[in-house]
Amino acid sequence: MARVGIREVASLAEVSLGTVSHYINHPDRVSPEKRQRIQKAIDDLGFVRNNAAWQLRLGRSATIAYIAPDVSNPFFATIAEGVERRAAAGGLKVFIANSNSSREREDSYLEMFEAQGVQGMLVASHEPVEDRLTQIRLRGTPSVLMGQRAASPAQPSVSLDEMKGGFLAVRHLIDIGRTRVAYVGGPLSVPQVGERYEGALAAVRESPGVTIEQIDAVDRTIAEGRDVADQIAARPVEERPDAIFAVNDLMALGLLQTLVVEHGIRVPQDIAIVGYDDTVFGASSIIPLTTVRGPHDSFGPTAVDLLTAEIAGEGSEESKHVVFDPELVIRASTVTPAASSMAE
Amino acid sequence: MARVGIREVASLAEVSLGTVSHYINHPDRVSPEKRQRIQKAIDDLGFVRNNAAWQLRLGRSATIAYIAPDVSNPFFATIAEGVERRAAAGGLKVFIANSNSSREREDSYLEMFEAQGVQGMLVASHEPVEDRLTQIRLRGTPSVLMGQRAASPAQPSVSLDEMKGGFLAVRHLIDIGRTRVAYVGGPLSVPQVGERYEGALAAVRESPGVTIEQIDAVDRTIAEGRDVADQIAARPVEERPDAIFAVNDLMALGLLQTLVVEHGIRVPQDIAIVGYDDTVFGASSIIPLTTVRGPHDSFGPTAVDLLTAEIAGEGSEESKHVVFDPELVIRASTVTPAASSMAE
DNA sequence: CGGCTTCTTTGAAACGTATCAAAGAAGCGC
DNA sequence: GCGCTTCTTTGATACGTTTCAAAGAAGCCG
Repeated sequence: MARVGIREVASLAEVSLGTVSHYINHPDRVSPEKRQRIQKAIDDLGFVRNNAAWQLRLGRSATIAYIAPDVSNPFFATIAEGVERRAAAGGLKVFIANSNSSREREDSYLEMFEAQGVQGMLVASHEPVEDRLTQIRLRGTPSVLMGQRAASPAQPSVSLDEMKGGFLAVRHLIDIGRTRVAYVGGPLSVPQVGERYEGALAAVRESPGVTIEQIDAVDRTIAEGRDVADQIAARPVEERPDAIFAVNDLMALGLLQTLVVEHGIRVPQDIAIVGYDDTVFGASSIIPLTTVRGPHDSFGPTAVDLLTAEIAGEGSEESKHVVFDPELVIRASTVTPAASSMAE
Repeated sequence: MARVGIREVASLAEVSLGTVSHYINHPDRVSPEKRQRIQKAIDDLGFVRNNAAWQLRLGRSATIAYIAPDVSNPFFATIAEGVERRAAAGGLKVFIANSNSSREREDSYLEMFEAQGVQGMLVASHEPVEDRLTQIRLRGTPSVLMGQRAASPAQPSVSLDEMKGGFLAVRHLIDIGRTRVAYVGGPLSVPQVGERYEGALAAVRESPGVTIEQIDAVDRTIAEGRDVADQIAARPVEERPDAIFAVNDLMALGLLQTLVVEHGIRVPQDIAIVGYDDTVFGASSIIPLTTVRGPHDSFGPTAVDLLTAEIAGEGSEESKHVVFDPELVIRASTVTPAASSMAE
């Protein structure tokens, strides 16, 4: 169980400690004969390089961190996948951490990764995290904010035009003739939630006679979507909305399931539903979900690129903020199949 | 940008380097006056403890690793959540890594976490990974194998009785009168896939007149489920199975979606479908999915408990292997709503 | 007041690695 | 054969922290 180090390897291979280190890092600079002896010693002893010492010596490790608010939301899982791929191509390892939308845990991970000496961090957050990122950046660890446009020009970010997304969603609902829209999601203080709402409001304002109400939420999960559905179903029919814009697909799915299965409400005839994120499960839900889609596949890789540029110190002022355009994906939860096939 | 260390803090606070360290680790052993001076210096300088050096000195860090084959499968994401919760309660941080079902990447992460000096690892894998875990364990890093029962008594594991799961699924299909079952999933060399198939076979053997075919798969994703659906729909009606047991919910959802929406096949009337894992999206799919459920909520925490016992060196031989019992959750993809309500 | 214990503070040593400067070996051309 | 260059090898040093042994300060009791 005694931890084996470079020193043991050296003595077994009968070479100096420095030679072993050279073999590991610049194999070409060591004679073929010793190369073999050393490799054998490494295998025999089961030597594994101690990362702590390695990092301490080098100052940094070839890893980056990705902090997601909720790994069980497929949206973030998909992004993680893209991050992984691009990072692997650049020889970087990725540590994923799940803050579970808890500010406390988010802080704790930020701190730990900084102390850990990662090269940089990708931070998707529902919190106003930018100030902390600035602190950390000034201390030498760069980061990319994901999902919110950073306020500071110095803080790189990758985001979606959320206002436009909200606008597209509600505009579509109005286009198909709905007039009583409910925006399901909260708290509005979460940047993404607030901006989507603003976009929704903009669409409503353009159209006289259309009203919007906001139904609050805390976690934005499937379960919460179900709760809201019960709440809506409990209202007298004439007080129910005829359209719902859910802040994300998870809530939309919960709503959909409960409205349709439990309460026999017809979607889209009685209530049309639009989600957000274009999660992979939206397409195969009870009633395929109309949703707002960002470029999932570009999100992760773009963030990694921004981060590596930042690490290399070559991030140019103009290119630090990437804002993607959302698009609307129309499915059966807002239009009946016949009309849907026209739309596609 | 110059990295600030304990030394700078000490000189700014006009105390010795050792005192600062004491303040950080045993605040009670330093006089109140200096305590204040040191804290101020830390704040002014924005000192963050260098984890590499810390770990190097201590030998180990208070972290564990969770390696999952596919984070975007909600099944693993849910487990990750449970792992996180239990670990946080024990003061442990969790690094999540995504091997993407690639043996190469799995190896690379195993190696990196070992070098990283984590206290232990939770490994969910579709590969025969046990030998490598044994190696790593002998070198001093314990682990818990998740999702497969370990062959060695010394290797802790948390798993589901997969054979029973397969049996339950197919038994149910037979009970509702189906005779031509297709098992969709592969490769059979993946332990979980093979065992579920064995269970399915056992159920078929009990029932004369019932046949089963296996339709192979590689990744077991939604997309692959869709492909298989196209393949099945392309057959003459009489050669189609009247029941499908999919190796996981992801494939089942892909199948469901494509069979129903694209090909107009009725589920469960024409083909009944059973999934596996009881993913949160199964309940809200096009047609709510009958599925085999393991105790999601216990899985992660149990694994963490096993691991901490192992770390503490107090794992008892008998308790190292936890095997959970699966149960069948019946929904609309195998029985019509009327019958379903009876079942619930 | 002297000796004892307890509380603070100190500086040095160690953790395992990469790298640097320097020494040694070997090969080459003249 | 000599001096030069190039290729290998070596051992010492530093990375930033914790901890240990020891010294100093302070308080207490007889």
